[in-house]
Amino acid sequence: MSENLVAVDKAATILKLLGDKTRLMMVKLLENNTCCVCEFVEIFQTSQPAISQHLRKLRDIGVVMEERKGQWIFYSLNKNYDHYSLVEQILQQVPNQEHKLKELEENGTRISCC
Amino acid sequence: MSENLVAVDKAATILKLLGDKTRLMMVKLLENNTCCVCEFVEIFQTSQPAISQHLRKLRDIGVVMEERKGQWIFYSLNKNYDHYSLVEQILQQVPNQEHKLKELEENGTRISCC
DNA sequence: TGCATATATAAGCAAATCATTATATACTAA
DNA sequence: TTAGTATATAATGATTTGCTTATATATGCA
Repeated sequence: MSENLVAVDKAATILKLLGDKTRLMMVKLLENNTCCVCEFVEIFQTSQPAISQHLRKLRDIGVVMEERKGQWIFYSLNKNYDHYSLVEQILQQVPNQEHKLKELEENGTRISCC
Repeated sequence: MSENLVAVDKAATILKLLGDKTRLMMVKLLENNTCCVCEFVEIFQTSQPAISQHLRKLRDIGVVMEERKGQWIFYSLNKNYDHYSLVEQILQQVPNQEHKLKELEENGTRISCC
């Protein structure tokens, strides 16, 4: 079947991580976009530390990457992630969240530097 | 893309449920087999209530089904589950656990009634 | 240099999770 | 009916999780 079989432990860890609504939406948004922390704060209407903590978890296992640009740190999906295919398959079954970014643009709170 | 898009909340719930090593292995085993509670107890070397509680969670959201046969209750994957395709995609990326059943057979602890 | 902004980290707490032990229920067989 | 086996449920406790508030760090700009 697939050549990229993920050990059960590893798979369970990834699924648990994605098994949180906020993180799942984050990752779905990052599938087609690069977002900074403050955008997530705006989208999820939660505190900045809460967002940072979610991102750290995603970063720790390697699903997302960060890149600093000036004051901002932009996050993106790490498509070279060992188990990216698992993430990809899952995301294919989750509805697009682009409207969340649309709302930011209408607010004028979308960061579009660089 | 897929017609079976799962609402984000629902998807997160499913992923969280599968984000546990024991449950993920259970579901993987049930992909191609029907197993009873006592087999899982043997396989996972844990208490019977612990197994029952995992199975209840899986049953509550509809991923697995139960069927009583005499004293035993056999569990199987519910392939008519609303969001079976998500489960299926995930399982495709998880290695087969058939060796666990092989061990039971060698032990003589595999239930093969009916 | 000093202040503002963006982000990360630390500490603390409430809620959720997962195991355990004890008990109840359902079925089988004597 | 009684004893034994398989399973479910309840109650409890330790651990984990995800938030909050407070603070630290990094950058940009006056």
